[in-house]
Amino acid sequence: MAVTLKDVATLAGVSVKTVSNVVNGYAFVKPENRRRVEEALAATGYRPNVGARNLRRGRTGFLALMVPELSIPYFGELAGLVITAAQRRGWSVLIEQTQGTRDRERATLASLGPHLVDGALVHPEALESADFPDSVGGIPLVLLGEHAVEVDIDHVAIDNVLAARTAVLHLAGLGRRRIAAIGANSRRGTSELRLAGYRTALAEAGLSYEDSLVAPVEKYHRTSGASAMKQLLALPERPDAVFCFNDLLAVGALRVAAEQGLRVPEDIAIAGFDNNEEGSFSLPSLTTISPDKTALAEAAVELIHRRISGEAAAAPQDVQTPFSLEVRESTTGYDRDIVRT
Amino acid sequence: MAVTLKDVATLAGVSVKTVSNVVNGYAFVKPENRRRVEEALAATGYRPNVGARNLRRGRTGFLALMVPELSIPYFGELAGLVITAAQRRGWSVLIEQTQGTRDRERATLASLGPHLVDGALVHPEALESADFPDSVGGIPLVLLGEHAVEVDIDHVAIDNVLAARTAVLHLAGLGRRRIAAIGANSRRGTSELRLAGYRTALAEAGLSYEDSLVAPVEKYHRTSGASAMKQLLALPERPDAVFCFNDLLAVGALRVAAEQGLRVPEDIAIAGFDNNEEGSFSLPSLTTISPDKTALAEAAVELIHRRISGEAAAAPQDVQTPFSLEVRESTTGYDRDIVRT
DNA sequence: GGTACTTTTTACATCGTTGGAACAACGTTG
DNA sequence: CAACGTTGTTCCAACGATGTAAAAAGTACC
Repeated sequence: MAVTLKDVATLAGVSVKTVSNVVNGYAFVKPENRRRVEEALAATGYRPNVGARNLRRGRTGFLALMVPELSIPYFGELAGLVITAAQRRGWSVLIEQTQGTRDRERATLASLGPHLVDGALVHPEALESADFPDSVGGIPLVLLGEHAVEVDIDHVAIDNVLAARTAVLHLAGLGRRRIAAIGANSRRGTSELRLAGYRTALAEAGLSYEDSLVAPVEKYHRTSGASAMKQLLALPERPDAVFCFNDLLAVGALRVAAEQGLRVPEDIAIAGFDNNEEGSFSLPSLTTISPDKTALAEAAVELIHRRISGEAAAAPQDVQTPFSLEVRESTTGYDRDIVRT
Repeated sequence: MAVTLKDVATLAGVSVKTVSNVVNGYAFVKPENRRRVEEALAATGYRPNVGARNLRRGRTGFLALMVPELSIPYFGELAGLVITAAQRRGWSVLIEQTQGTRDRERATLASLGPHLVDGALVHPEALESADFPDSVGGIPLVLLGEHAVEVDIDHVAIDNVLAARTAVLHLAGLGRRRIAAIGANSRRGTSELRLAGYRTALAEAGLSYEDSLVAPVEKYHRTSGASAMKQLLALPERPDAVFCFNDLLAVGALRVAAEQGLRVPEDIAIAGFDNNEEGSFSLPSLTTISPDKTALAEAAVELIHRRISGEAAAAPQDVQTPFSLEVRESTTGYDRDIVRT
């Protein structure tokens, strides 16, 4: 069925290796033979057997990307960008979903052998430092998206503390005094960093920290945001602003605010994190931290590329990609006169 | 670095083939040897080289999934489900993004060789029948999500005509008389089918079809929905309902309705298609057609599995997966009293 | 002990590709 | 024209696994 080098060689009347040389752009091939081989290649429609080639070369040509779930917009988008970035460098990407559970994250890490992929981009959610074996099957790793895991591994992320601080200072700058947070989570990682940024900002703005204003969530999903918001709105003294640790939580919060007849941002301002496109169409549109996801994907692929080809420095890199604050209606109100009667 | 069968064999003091036999569950291995091999396997942490195994077996172990973009919620979710379904059957999934352009779809199809993947799940957007080569590199294909491409290939989808008809009849049943549609598109495929369902429903409801009420779009994105909605609202006689060919379009439409001070659904009802989670949190929440995506992913993977293992019937299958109408606030109004002042 | 049979293990070839070395052809040069 | 370097081609082994077939070991029976 499939055409092999041998078939092409027979057709062109040369040896297999000569065909291989042509395919791989080796310089010293007689023009006459090159022409014959190229004709035979075209005639047969030859395509190299990637598996065999990689077996011989000792590479697999695959990168793994470990994320919680593709159905979360942030990860869907990120995965798309990673695939594109990897493709440009000749890699294919295998996506592993962990549902954000520690067990599955650990199992996935363990399953990544040097045979399956050349390297892995890992976006952990619940993993702890201890879960990282000395080296995961001997393949290079790059961590994405947080830094609370204290391991000597390459890492790419935005400055989560600074970003959270920026968002909260924005709320404080608008005169909000009871600023709540949604997204605390007992697991290490993102949550901790954003919480730290939140606290720093409160302190800088001269506001005091209150435990009751920090609503914990199980997952970073819309429903969790909704439950957390209900909890906050039930407080004796209601918050006048909420910083949500991602946009999905914020969307849940927006919905609950509306259900309870609160005006956003007049009664309560809401800010998110991630800049999902969803947030620029919500009512009101969502003020959010916008990480440069393209830069993130690029940096991650570039980093693992360098590791794999052995060019990388010995010391683990720590790359920070840029972010910006996207100010929209959920904190500063409507530009035009949107009638809401 | 990597442990091979040979290493294990040396350690256990048996031949390579015996280790292979143990690994593959061959029955006739002396208990004593089996034990020794298993110990050696555990001690070395052996993991088979998938590439080598597949080279020998003539399989690659990979499926391709071709979609427009992962950043579109529907495809992110679908990809996640396909990956899960494929994993259960021992396949890994390679995702190819085409941005929905015919050129890239064609190029991607052409690049799928039997060496790279065992089969492909293809969700075309712009492809036409003529673009399908007799057989794509000799590997089985399964088409996802539409049926306008008239090719003799396995196919899984919901009944798009019926689904669209259901949604529009729902709107008509609420007494709406000027029902518009957003999502017409010169390319074949989904658009045509949903448009057909729309027209059928209008006829059944005794409403006449008007060209001006059908707004074309470039892409099925939120911004396109917004532009189309602006166009519809600028008509001399405004529609009192809009059926959007997917939820993203509907979200764009919702936003524009609000910007122009229209109440949904009182002034204009809006329905979507896909049941993205986003739509159950929007304000108002979105009435939509909910395809059973899990069933779709399962059916597709099952179908290609059967094709690849040669069990499938000669004739191309045509599998219809179920859908339902999810009625929410954007057509029937708010349950509770959401204050919108 | 020999024969026939079954169970267990091994050697070898093979999948499609490429690296390396050997080899062949060629033109240059002394 | 012999020796040489350059260019071009081929042969062989190897990547890691498994199918095939043959060899080896074990068992049963006469």
